[in-house]
Amino acid sequence: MSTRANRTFFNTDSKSLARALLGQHLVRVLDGGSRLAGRIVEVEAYTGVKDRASHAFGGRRTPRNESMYAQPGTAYVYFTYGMHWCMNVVCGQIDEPVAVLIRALEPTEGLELMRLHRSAGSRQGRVLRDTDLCSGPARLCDALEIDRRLNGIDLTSDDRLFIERVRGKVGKVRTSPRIGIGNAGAWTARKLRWYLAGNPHVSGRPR
DNA sequence: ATGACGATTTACT
DNA sequence: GTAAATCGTCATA
Repeated sequence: MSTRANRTFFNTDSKSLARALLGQHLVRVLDGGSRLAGRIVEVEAYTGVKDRASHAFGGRRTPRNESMYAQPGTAYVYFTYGMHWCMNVVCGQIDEPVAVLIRALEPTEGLELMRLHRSAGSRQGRVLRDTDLCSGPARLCDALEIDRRLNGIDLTSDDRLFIERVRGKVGKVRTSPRIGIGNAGAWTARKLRWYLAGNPHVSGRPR
């Protein structure tokens, strides 16, 4: 029996939420009712207007990143590199642009649908291994069909996408600098990425 | 109107 | 290891 994360769960700073999200389940319910889910095994915190690596650095506020300024529990889904979607969980307070990027899941439900979604974009007809399904921020969005339609939704009340809290031990957690951050000064090296030690679904592992 | 650039992934040498 | 793929978004004009 699991319970859905409520407003209180999200109403905190991004580092705390990042750590709290590890081990929880991200659930996606498709039109038609299919349920896809995975255990969160890798996250990154984006800490606000002073964070040079954040889309909201310096108070930058545009139509694209508007949902970062919404209430805690909002989904911030953005498009990048001309072909990929990535998903964040917004936290903090209204008008405070802080969020956590979901970087990898250990798939738990709907693996075959995920494989179908992921293979659609891949040309070679190879069957993807379970560890290739959701081991990256854009991969998991592809697998779970998360795109701009879900940008700005409320994760505490929307039936298409939400977080389920799971009890039990998370295991050993490690930290590292965030991935793919260009020259962001001191913010490039800060350890704002958290992942489960040794988990094969974490991104950037050998093939 | 135009140009530069991505919180990435995949394929290929 | 290196590079291509691919286009929405934003800043500049």
